[in-house]
Amino acid sequence: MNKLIYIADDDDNIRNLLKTFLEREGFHVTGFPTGDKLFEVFSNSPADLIILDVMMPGHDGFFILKEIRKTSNVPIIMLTAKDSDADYIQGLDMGSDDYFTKPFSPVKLVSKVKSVLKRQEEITGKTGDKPDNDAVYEFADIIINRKTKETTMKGKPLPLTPNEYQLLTYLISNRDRAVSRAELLDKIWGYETQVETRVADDTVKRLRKKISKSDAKISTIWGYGFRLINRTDEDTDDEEDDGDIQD
Amino acid sequence: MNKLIYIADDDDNIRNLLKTFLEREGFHVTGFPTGDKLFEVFSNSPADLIILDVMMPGHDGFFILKEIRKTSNVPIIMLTAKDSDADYIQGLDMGSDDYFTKPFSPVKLVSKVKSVLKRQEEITGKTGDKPDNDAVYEFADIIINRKTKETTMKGKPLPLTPNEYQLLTYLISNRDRAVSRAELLDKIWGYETQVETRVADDTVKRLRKKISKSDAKISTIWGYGFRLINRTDEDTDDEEDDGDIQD
DNA sequence: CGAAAATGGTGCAAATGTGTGGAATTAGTT
DNA sequence: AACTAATTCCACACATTTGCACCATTTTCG
Repeated sequence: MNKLIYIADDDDNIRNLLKTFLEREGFHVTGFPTGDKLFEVFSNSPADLIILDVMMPGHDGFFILKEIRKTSNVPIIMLTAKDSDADYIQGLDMGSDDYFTKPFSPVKLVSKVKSVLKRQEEITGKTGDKPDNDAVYEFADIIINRKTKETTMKGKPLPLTPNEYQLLTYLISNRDRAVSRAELLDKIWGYETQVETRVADDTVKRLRKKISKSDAKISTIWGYGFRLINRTDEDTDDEEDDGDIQD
Repeated sequence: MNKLIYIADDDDNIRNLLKTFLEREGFHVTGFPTGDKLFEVFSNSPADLIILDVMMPGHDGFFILKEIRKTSNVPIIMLTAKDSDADYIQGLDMGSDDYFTKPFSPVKLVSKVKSVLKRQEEITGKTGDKPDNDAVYEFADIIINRKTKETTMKGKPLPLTPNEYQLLTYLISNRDRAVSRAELLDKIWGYETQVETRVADDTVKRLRKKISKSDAKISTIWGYGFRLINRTDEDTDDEEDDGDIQD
């Protein structure tokens, strides 16, 4: 196990201390003076575990935590100097995170790191390498990176607004079936009731425009909803070919 | 509808509250104090829908979710107490899942449960537990994919209007018996009373036209209704009207 | 056979659903 | 507060579906 660990702490001493201890256990460790710096690097090359000091120049540890959590479930260990912070952390603590109050024993931290990683491995080990959500959605010539929220069409960036992004993501993840308007309104807009609204159509409209040059196409199921189809494997109507429908 | 719902939450109050509300709506509800317990039971006797608290003793809700997803497509609703969880959930591939943030309105949850189940039923016509096998209806040379709403006849697409689609689906699923007009009006048009209308005939007429080249045929039961038959194995008693021989 | 009831076919008009452009509103920033 | 982007709303055009009236045809039954 050659796990990669990122540490963000503005105190060089602590950073190096942790680095030393963790490397002694066989981990790969990279340190950052600020959380922002860490986040920047993490966005492009993820680590297996992150250690965040709460108080840092720039955005504090909580902010970085939230940012990271938007796209990743990497285990995070928070370091805090104040009890009040500890209280706060406890209030927001979620399953895979932990925290340490300064001063702390490096040995204990190392063992915590080990146990967290072990647990993580248990979870992801069964499903394969990745958690249940693919980082990358792909359909025809469209690629969506769910971690970076980057979307590309034919290799070129495809700028999507939040709603469009969600819609496209939802359609792709349900590529095998037709999706009703009601469902879209529920899942994306959160409308429980049957409101007479056409926001879904609006977004579909705009999305269609943006992906008009793509092989992916949003087809309309009259009186029901929509479905994502691939132009390339779409049977043109007046063909004699006896395309057996399977699946 | 006597659907079975499993709930895992370590908080007795919430569990019982939900139980009460859901049972009031006619659901069958079984509660579990942990997700592990729920999973254990579910493995042997599946439910139609599952409600999972995220934070529980033992494995947390996410873990259970993943475990269940390895073998089942049952709809799952997650309950979360924290925004950070909500963020995480939104990042997940939420194909058939939903989530609620505590505190939540039981009424809303119930309506969510209903809409999820209804949707599930729309797609598969069965309990959501099974994979997509039952989503395909087949009769003679006609194939209906209930997930994609695609209909084909002899391998070629058969464009149907919503009413025609419903009618044909209903006839196919009741292929073994004759269906009365009143029943059709009730099930498809929602007419409770005996209205003097011939909409059913209209739709049958249009459907007949579209499937005229098919082996499937809608035969009229005089004075009663209709029934779907297969031309190829048409050898039952009621066929003298079709012969060339008279007198 | 012939009349009444039931069913089928045709055409049309009303109802419903969808696509489009742009205006109005809202949300997010500075 | 002002600016911008995003979203929603709106009005209209257009397409499809649906229900119905009207008449033809078939079936039942006396």
